[in-house]
Amino acid sequence: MKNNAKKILFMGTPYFAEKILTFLLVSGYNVAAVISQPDKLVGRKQILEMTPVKKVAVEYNLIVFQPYKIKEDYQFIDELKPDIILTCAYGQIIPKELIEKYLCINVHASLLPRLRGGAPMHRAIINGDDKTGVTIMRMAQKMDAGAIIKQKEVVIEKHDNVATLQEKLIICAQELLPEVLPDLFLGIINETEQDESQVTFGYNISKEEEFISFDRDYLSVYNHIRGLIPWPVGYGIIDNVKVRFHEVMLSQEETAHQNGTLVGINNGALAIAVANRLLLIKKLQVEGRNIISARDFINGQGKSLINKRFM
RNA sequence: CGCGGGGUAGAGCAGUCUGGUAGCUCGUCGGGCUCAUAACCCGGAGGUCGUUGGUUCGAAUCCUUCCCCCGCAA
Repeated sequence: MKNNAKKILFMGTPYFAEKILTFLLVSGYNVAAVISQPDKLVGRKQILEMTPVKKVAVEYNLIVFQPYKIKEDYQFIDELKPDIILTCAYGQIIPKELIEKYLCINVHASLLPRLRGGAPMHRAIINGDDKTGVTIMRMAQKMDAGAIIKQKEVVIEKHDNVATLQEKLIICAQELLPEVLPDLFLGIINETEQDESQVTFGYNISKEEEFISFDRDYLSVYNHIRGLIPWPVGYGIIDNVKVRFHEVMLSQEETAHQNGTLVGINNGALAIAVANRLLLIKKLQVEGRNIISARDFINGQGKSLINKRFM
């Protein structure tokens, strides 16, 4: 059976979805149209920018729809007559009329029923999980609650951050899709309802959660920081200055300093005391300034902050 | 006209308020020392202080034009 026999309507928005769409296209699947979030004004200059998914769609001359509210504006989909609607981090709730009318399949970056929600990759790392994965599932009305068709695990290494984990999950999803799409095209659906007793959530990261408290156990702080890299990036406050942590490392070295104390430079990194051990920050950013290495920081304004504490 | 911070040697910063010889840490180059080091000592090079115009005897510093970078908010 050929990949292009059935019409796919793809719905997605960010980088992760972009990579899935690209995979479908280079694999020869028949993506009839793409739906993505509306373009947004981004940055200080408020430049109107296409979503990553839209950029690829435009590149391949695909039809793109960007309804502000898919919940109210979805009738046009009937004209497309898709055989399958494939969603991946679209960013809006799919109206139940579509779910009932079409075969709606979702790609989610967690091992459901764990980490339902918008930030499964961040949450997996922040939680300190040692594995996560990709789930391909039937869509249901409740968020990420549909029956599981197939899933695959990905190991989370101690040094992973959201960027490196995301790349693994993209590869994982790209391996998984060809294993399920042919059957779905034939109308064969082996699905298993989620075990509601095992459900956990991975909601989006709030502004408050970007603040890093050093008054916790060592690994919690480490996981929190790396779980926010490379976006949205956690911060601490020392001497009334906001400092964001762009790269973090573990260390075995012990210290008697209070939690949050900027002990000094260690192995070329900024050493901060956490639970009687040193946590190493390799790259950081003072608000209003560029991202710099720990050594540059200490060569400049940072040296006056040694022995002060992140509060 | 969303709010705010910044542009000073290759890097990171201080100096600007209160105008008067261009500084600090690091790197780099040369020399010395050490079993040894991301160590130490001595010496040197490297800046038209983002840009335009102005005020002044004198501007990194005060006023002004424009450019660029960053944080916040969306």
